[in-house]
Amino acid sequence: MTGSAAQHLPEAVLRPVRGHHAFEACVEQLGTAIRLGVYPLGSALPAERELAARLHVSRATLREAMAALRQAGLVETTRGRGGGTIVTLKPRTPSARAALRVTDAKRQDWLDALEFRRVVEPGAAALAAQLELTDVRRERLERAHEEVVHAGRPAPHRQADSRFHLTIAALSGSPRLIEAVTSVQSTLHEMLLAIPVLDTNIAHSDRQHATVVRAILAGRPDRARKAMEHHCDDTAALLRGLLG
Amino acid sequence: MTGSAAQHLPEAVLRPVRGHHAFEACVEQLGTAIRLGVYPLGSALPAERELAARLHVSRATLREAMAALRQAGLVETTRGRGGGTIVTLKPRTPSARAALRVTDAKRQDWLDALEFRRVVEPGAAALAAQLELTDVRRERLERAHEEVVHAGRPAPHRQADSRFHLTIAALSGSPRLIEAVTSVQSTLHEMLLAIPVLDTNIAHSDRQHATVVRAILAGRPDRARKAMEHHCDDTAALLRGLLG
DNA sequence: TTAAATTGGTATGAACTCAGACCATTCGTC
DNA sequence: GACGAATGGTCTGAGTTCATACCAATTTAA
Repeated sequence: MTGSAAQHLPEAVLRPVRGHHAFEACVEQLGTAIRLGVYPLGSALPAERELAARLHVSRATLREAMAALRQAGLVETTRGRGGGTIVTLKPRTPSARAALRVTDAKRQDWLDALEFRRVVEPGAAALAAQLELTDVRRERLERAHEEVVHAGRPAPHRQADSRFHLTIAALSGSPRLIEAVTSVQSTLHEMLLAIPVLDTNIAHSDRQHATVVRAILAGRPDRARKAMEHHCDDTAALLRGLLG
Repeated sequence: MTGSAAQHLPEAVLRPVRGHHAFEACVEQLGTAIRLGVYPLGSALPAERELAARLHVSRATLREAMAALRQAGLVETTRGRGGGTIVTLKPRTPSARAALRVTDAKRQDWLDALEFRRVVEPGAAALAAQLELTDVRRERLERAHEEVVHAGRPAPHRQADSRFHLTIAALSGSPRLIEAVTSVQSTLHEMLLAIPVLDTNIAHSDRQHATVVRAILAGRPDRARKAMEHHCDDTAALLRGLLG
């Protein structure tokens, strides 16, 4: 052991090399995409061969994952030309009293997700605001925002909210940031399904979304970041309060 | 396809499910930890059984990875009680003219790492500054900083710099942030080995480190973040200039 | 000197994953 | 109606990974 060895670092740096088997990871990722509304109710997933290529797994493994999703009722599959797999999962309506059964480890992970979110989502907003956005991209942002505003019932609103945040991450153009926000939104989604939704919270959230959109479209990175920070802080305060 | 389907999101969200082959992932992670100086020259890695448990792989798989590291000259292994695996890799001295052979995909990944770094490392510094640090943790930070200042030659300095940034991430206490910074530092390390080092750059970098440390120890999150942002910006400007 | 403990080294069979080929079903087009 | 194209469904053999033993070498302590 040399003098420069830092005893505390190895423990912090080394982490499980991967959570599980490949097909479980596929279920996880596709399930997340469906629950977050990346693939909304009734939309079609890509063909198996294409999905397998995109996820870098064999078609056999992907099909195991599809079978699991099918059995869990998230998708349905039909054969033949024009067939394929479509989403049948109706977005869940947020409801309370699930928040009590969480283990301590999960609670820790949830709190960590809130910290991480407060770093990466404002960063993504700032990056998006800093870029010269094409008209197509500006429209994507406006459309995603409008979908949140016009989503009436809680369940579709929840999905539209996820899509809104993912859209901003996608606008940033950074693959690592997109992955980080996707991961965070997945955990956040889980948390938000476990608490009751209040109309005042939603209205407040929508106003903050509008501020973020204005700042991004105006090309004001600092303002976009601050606005997103406030949004994350307020959501986090709500969740921390209800989860302990 | 419902009206709310966002066509651009799936492409951005779906990503390869993992770098296949668990043993390659182990090689990657252990190799990174060794190169970054988390395990410095001469230090001992944990016993195989413990490492396997920590990385969530079987001992057989971990041993395949160890064999690869041994063959690559990074470590040496001895048997029996008191034996184990020690690091034998001398830190590489940064040198130019490797920067030309990078593929376009790798260049893109490198640029993305710089963007991502500019988000997560300032975030980690702010988080660390915001916490009530114990004396032990304050000392870890000061020690990591001193090791950078006192590291004379380029190669040890490079490792000490990595350890410094990883120490700040570890202080933040957020596992996701630690993972993000580790990943970013790994890519950054690769980049910095491909460019020539200038004494003025090092002196400038050291001054910025000192500013970050002061802000964290003073408990000033905004100041710590700004200082780290400047540091990331300056390093990024240097690297972008030399890499195109 | 001997025994216990700790470490790396080896072996085995089950489960998972892969790549590639081929089969079955359905739709569009000729 | 016949054919081609696109889709999901099935099969197979090789390679990987796993969990769980057990073996071998070395140090420490009784």
